[in-house]
Amino acid sequence: MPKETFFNLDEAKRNKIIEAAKKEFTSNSLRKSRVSNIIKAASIPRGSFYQYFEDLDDLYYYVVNKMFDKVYKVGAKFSDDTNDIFEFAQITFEYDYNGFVNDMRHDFMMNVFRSIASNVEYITTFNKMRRDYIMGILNKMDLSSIRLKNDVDLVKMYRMIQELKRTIIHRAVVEDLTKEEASKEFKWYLDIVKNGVMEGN
Amino acid sequence: MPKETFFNLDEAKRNKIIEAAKKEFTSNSLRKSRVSNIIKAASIPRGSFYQYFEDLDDLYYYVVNKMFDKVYKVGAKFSDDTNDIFEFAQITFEYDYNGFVNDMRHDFMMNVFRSIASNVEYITTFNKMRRDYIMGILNKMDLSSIRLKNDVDLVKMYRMIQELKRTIIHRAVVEDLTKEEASKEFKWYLDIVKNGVMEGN
DNA sequence: TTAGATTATGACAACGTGTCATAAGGAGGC
DNA sequence: GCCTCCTTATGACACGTTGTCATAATCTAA
Repeated sequence: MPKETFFNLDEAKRNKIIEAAKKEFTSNSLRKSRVSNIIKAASIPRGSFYQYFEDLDDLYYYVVNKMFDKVYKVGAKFSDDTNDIFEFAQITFEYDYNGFVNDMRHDFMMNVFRSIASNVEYITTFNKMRRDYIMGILNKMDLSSIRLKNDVDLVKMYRMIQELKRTIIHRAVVEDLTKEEASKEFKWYLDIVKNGVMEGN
Repeated sequence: MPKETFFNLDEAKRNKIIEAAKKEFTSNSLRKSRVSNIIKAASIPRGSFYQYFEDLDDLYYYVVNKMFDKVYKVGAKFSDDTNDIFEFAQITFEYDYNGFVNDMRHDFMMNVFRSIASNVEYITTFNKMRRDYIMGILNKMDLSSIRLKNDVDLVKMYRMIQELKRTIIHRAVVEDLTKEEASKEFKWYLDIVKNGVMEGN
C-alpha cells in the first residue's frame, strides 16, 4: 500500500502520478518498468516517489487494485438488471471485454495478465473482497433452476464461471480474437457449465 | 530462444547454467531476478551470458518451456493408461499437483504462475505445441458418451478442463490447499463439466 | 603449423535504485 | 509578525546492474 503521504496529496497530483504509472505499465511489462520513467512523466523528484511508495511493486498493485475495484463496482450495478446468473455472466463479459480489450487499457491489462498476482498479501486481500462481492451478486439471483443448493457450491460455481471468463479474455487479448468470437467462446463455456458434456444432457 | 552458442556448449555447462537460473527464479520473481546472481552461481563471466542469451527473459522462457515440455511428455504417457478423458484428467491432476506443489519446483512454479506468458512469441509457439498434444491425447480416448462430436469442440473442452486444473493448482499453491482438498475441488469442477449445474442433469 | 572460426573474458559506460541530509512549506500559538 | 513543530519536497550520492565491446584464448581442419 502507498504511504499516508501519498494519500495526503491533493487529487490532481495523485492522478498525475497514477496516470504516469499506467502509461509506464502499459508500454512495458512490470519487469521492464522503471521508477525513473514514471517520475519523469509525473514531474516529481526521485525522493518524493519513495516518500509515497515502498517501491515500484507497491505502486503497481495499487493501480491494479484500483482498476479491479472499478470493475467490481460496475459488476454490482449490472446485477440489478437481471436475476439470471448466466445472463449476468454474459452481460459482464461484454463489459469486461470492452474494458479490458477495446479501450486504452488494452496493453495495461495485457501486462497485468502477464504479471498477475505477484504477492501473497495482495492475493489474500483480493480473495476476501471477492467472496463478499460474489455473495452480493448471488443474493440477487434466481437460483431455483440450479441443482447446487448451498452457498459454498454456488460460490464455487461463480468462481468457475469467472475463471472461464478470464481465460477467454486472456485468449482474446493474446490471440487477437474479435469481441464476437470471444463472446461466442464464452457462451460455449457457459453452455457446458449449464448442461455438461455428457450425452443426454 | 538462447543463441546457438549456448546449444554448442557441453551438457554439463548448460545444466550448470540452467540450474543456477532455476535457483534464481525460484527465490525471486522474474522482476527481481538478476543476471548477476546467475552468472555468479554458474561461475561464468558476464560476457558469456550475453553470448548465450538475448537477455534474462530469453533464459527464463527457455527454462519454463523446458519444464512444460517435460510435463507434456509425461502427460502423453499417462494417456496410455485410460481411455476415459475424465479419468485421464484426474490422473494428470495428481501428477501435476505433485510436480508443481510438492517438490522443489514449488516456488519456481509459483513464480511462473505469477509472471506467466510474458511474450506473444512464446505464447504462439506454446499454443501450437499444445494443440498437437491435445489431439494426440483425444485420439486415444473413448468419446462415445460425450455429446460433443467435432474436433474443434473436443479441443475446446479439453482446454477448458486444463484451464480449470490450472486454476485449482494455482489456488492450491496460493491458498495452501492440501493435495486432497485440491483434488476434491478439481473433481467438483469435472462433475460440472460432465453434468452441468442445471436441475435435472 | 597455421589460418579461420568460435568461444571466453572482464573492464566499462550508461543507467537505475533507494537513502539521506537538508530545504521548504504550512498550521497554530503567542 | 515570529517561532515551533510537523509534514512534504528535493536532488546528490553510494551502490548495484545491465549490455557491449575489444581482445585473448581455444578449437578445427587442412
